[in-house]
Amino acid sequence: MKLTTKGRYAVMAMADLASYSRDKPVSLSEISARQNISIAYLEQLFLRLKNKKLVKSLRGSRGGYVLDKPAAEIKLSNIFYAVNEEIKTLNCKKDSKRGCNNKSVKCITHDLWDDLENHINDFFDKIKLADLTRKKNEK
Amino acid sequence: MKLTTKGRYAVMAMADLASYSRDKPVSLSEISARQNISIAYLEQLFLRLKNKKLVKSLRGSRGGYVLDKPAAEIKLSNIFYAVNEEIKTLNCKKDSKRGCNNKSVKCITHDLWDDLENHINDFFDKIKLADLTRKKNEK
DNA sequence: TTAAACCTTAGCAATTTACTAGGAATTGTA
DNA sequence: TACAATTCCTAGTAAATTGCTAAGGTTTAA
Repeated sequence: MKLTTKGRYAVMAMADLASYSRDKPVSLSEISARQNISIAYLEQLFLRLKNKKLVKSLRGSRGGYVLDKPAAEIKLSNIFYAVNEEIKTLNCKKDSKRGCNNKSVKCITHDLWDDLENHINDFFDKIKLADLTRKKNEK
Repeated sequence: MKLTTKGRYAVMAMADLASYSRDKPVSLSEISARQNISIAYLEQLFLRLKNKKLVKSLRGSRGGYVLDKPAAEIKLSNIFYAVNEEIKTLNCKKDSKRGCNNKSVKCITHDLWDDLENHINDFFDKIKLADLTRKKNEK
């Protein structure tokens, strides 16, 4: 069970954006340099973040990205969802009451995996982007 | 972020064992039939479960496996650890205070991933094998 | 006009996953 | 004693996923 770079980098990039775009847009090359993520890869992530209205882009020279809403209103779960970092603990359908493993009864541990999924999702729902930068500034 | 079959199947198989080995050892072919997991794959998992002393084997005809300790004393985290289902949220070293992403400073979100990892591990530490079978019998 | 940026799709190498194969060793039972 | 049922063990491998890179387009400030 491991986090993929998509989710990890997306959160890192958004945290970077939240820290550095106080007055001006931040370009991907800046984020790339600070976070050590290739520009091409960042482009892919920001495409999705923009589609989900988490960031706004400013094209052209001196362009870049800014947050599309206050950092306090962006949940980490929003970011994960945007870049398709899915939390999957089951191979059977999440809400199916039956039909796991091609059997007619729900698998023994079905509820367990559901619980775990909720547990992880709760974690990401509770934490806002603002919480990350605040934490950083406190140090 | 998803659970692999190793961890999922290992827990399912152990839950099956806990439910059905009251008086006699349970063979992998029985578990295979009930849980719909191939015998060859179960063999691999039980090799590790045995090495970590979570199950005991009885070889030969009519052989099989039994739990090596009461179901109430087996944590899910023990099972996960046995089959190498690792919870990994970082690519940098867990306890390193510096050095993420080839930089000299800790990455912004390092603590976040640590927290998530602990959050998930706590979940598996709290739940015992006995909790799963109890839940099942209540229904 | 030019350079710096974003935008978009395609593709691909490396790794990981989820198994399967094949055979050896052990032991209850007919 | 033969044999069938079982565990034990090591390799190998097809498919899927991951983590990128490539290439070229569009937009805009200076």
